[in-house]
Amino acid sequence: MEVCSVTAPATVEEAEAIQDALRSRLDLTGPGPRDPALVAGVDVAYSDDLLAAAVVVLDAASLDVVERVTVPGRPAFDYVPGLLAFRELPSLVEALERLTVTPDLIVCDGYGLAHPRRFGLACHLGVLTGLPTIGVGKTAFVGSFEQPGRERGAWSDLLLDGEVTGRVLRTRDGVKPVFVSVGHRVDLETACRHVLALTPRHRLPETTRAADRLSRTALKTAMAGSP
DNA sequence: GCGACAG
DNA sequence: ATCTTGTCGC
Repeated sequence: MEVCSVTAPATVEEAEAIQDALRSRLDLTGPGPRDPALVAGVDVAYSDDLLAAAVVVLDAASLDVVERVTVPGRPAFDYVPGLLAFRELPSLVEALERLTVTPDLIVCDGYGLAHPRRFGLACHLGVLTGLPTIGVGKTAFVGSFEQPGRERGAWSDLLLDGEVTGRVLRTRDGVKPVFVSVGHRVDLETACRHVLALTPRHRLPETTRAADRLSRTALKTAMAGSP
């Protein structure tokens, strides 16, 4: 599939300016895909100065793997909270370009609209691909919230400056919740429906789990190849 | 001013 | 993210 390339900033100020500029291209119109056929998970694994990006496309109904792509690389930007996209997206975009199918939804590791400048990784990838994206974070980043009820499906608002920017969603009974926020072309309600559909037996979406495993094994391969 | 801070 | 053993529970 076709994907716009990532503009590589040299400084934090430049990176923030890029986010502010791209934010105007965000489509926050819902509801987004109601019944996606293909859902993709993306993730990146690191080791010193090496990394491996991975994309896994699943059949949304069966959760079977349809396609997998990995790309070895080097981090192009240090990790700075709020600028994660500049570290992970260059390689992820390469991986997505090698996909022979086009997913109907991309599930990202991290945040989307729930971000200091309202433009997290999921928003950024959405604008570059033009595809619906959502962000699923494992830990708190920005925003305040109350603990949701203990049962799967329970949720609470993730508030930032008095605005609802996401949801703290319980995907398994009595298990630590995840942080869901919209990326591009999907509304929050629909995003949470998809996250629940992707978590029939684990806390994290099957897309995230599959991409995480793939990126780690690809990293080991990359380390063996260029030591 | 001092911490906190997606992955 | 990554460094790491055993252990409790479905």
